[in-house]
Amino acid sequence: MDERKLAVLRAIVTDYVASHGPIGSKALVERHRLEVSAATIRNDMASLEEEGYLTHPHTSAGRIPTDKGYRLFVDRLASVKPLSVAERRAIVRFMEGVCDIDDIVSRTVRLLAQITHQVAIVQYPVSVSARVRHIELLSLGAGRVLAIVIRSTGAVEQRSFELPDHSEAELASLRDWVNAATVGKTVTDALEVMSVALNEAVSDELLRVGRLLTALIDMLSADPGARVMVGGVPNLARFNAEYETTVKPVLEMLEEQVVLLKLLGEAVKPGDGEVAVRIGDENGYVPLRSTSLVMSGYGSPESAWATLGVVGPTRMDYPSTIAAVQAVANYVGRFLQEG
Amino acid sequence: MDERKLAVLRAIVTDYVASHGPIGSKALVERHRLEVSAATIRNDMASLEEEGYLTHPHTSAGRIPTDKGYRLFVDRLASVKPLSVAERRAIVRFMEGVCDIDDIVSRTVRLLAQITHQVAIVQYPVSVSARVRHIELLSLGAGRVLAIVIRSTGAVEQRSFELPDHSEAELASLRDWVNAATVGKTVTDALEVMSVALNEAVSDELLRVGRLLTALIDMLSADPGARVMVGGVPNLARFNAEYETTVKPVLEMLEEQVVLLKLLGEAVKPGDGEVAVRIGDENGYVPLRSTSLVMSGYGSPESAWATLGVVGPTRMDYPSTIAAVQAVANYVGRFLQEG
DNA sequence: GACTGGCACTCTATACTTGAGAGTGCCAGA
DNA sequence: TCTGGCACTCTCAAGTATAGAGTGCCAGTC
Repeated sequence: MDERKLAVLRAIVTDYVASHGPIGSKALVERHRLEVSAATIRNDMASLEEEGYLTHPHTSAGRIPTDKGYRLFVDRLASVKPLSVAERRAIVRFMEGVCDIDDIVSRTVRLLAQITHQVAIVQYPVSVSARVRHIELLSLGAGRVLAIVIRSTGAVEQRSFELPDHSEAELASLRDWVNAATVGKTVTDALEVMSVALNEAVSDELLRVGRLLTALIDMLSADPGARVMVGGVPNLARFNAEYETTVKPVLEMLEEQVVLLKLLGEAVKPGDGEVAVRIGDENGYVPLRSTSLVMSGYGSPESAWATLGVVGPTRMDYPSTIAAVQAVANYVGRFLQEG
Repeated sequence: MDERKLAVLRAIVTDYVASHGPIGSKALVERHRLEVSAATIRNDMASLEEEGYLTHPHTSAGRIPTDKGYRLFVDRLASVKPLSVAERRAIVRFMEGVCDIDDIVSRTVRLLAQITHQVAIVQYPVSVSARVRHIELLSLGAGRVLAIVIRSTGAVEQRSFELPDHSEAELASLRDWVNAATVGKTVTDALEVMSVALNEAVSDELLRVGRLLTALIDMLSADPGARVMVGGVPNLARFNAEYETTVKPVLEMLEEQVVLLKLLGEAVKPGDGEVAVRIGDENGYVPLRSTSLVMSGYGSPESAWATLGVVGPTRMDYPSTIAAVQAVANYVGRFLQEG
């Protein structure tokens, strides 16, 4: 495609993101050094429109980019804008003195929201290679037992279940047996062992050991990556003018965590360090057709890995947002690996 | 105050909540069996306005209630509206098959949001009488140790800290010592014991045992009640017309959990089973001056106790909302006590 | 052949006007 | 103490006029 036409598209996207009003040919030649007349730009605009990169709200208005226009802009025209010194410093300072995984995720989400001024989403890191480190069983009294599973990643799960009339001794022997059977194994292998044990249990064992095994299987099957933390929701306030198309659908999507996880999962594959951008319709979820997602994986697939990103209206500042998401993903990823 | 004037105020609040338009004298006598003429109602309205219960958007518009008017309505005029059969059934069904405290809180918040059609807030239950049940120490390798504190309520906390060059044997002896010193004690007493031990530790012990004690003190000091879960945010979509006064401030308040906790804490005192209502300015937080909070404590102060509630615009359906908050608080409270 | 200036045309956004309607306040009378 | 009536006020919706921004196209120039 013509070099100048690309420059025109770039200029329109940039101006439109800043002003949120249709961009006319005259305003464009004034604000950018295009070295040709407005009439020439008009020809280029008409041609870009014919190819589907721009539209018209009505006959005599300026142009606005289409999703296809944004896509071309992101793929070929946007130079990733480096973060400011203040932003870099903010990233480093934000992680000082973290203690546990909850803390890391919640700080990351706040950081991302603050830098991008958008709604930020951070998935809890998962680890395919996580192993069972320890299983603890504690009597809660009244025939209830608390089971605690600790993974090698430091992730801790807990659940209580019924085990009528158990003694401390019985609990101790169960604890020893289950630890011997699972500790050091990967989560997948431990699940296998327990399923086999559950199938082999005879009927009168089922009531007692079966309850324990079922609870443990539930806990190990729970995917920590099914949890996400969300922040910066008040940033949606800026887009009140597009309430129906942006604010409302985003609020609903955030409440429906299933949709959210699906969007993250489809866009970013483990190990892929690139920033993924889904513009408007591309995300395949109709209510979000006028919003974009900018996402990236963070961490490493061997140890702990997950997805983080940002949601906002399609008319967002892609260069800055992409740079911010990339920087945060890199930094937090390195941080996770160092411990 | 005149019986009829109270009836007029009740009618105006009811109609205003339903229509969200100023209520005129003529419409009022038509919709309610007041048995007097519109002119008489006008006199009552003028008098109610003089006393501060109503206002005027402008000279020739109908009346709308003031915060003071809502307050009188809630205190003296609203008959708590019983829940529908469907709603009662929903409450019972919502709690089937819960397994842990996270699950209870998240179900409660969804339930409350669904019944009230407002934004729901549920604080994690705290227990003043919680005791230390068990403390577990696990080596994470590379000089790091994971400490896990289990309380008698079943609440589990975890944190990792540095303990360079530790052996399994050292960890085991630390574990035995710390369990012997704290298990069975209330959290307050355990904190006391550890602070004393920390003060008595000589300088070369500080590096090793001190790190452990500091981590444990941190974990025990952490108030589980400082966590809240929020749901039903998309319900704010209905109030888009009042974006600046309602939607935006509520979103910001929800993000600032500190403010949220303060509001909950000020309105509801442990053991108080009554539903507390804070209308407009009463909540003392300027941005929320046109929203109301309807809150209640749940659980029992002896075992586990916390606050739950609902935020919405001052023009909310108080009878239904109060009834719903009360019913959910009662049900979940009973549920908590049974196990 | 690519670019430019000029011009007629289109459409929006804004301000202004107008009339209907709803509601009030007040007064005189029951 | 209540009521019907009436003048007055203010909003809201619809209609109208106008300025301004922008386009599309064409004839002319380099």
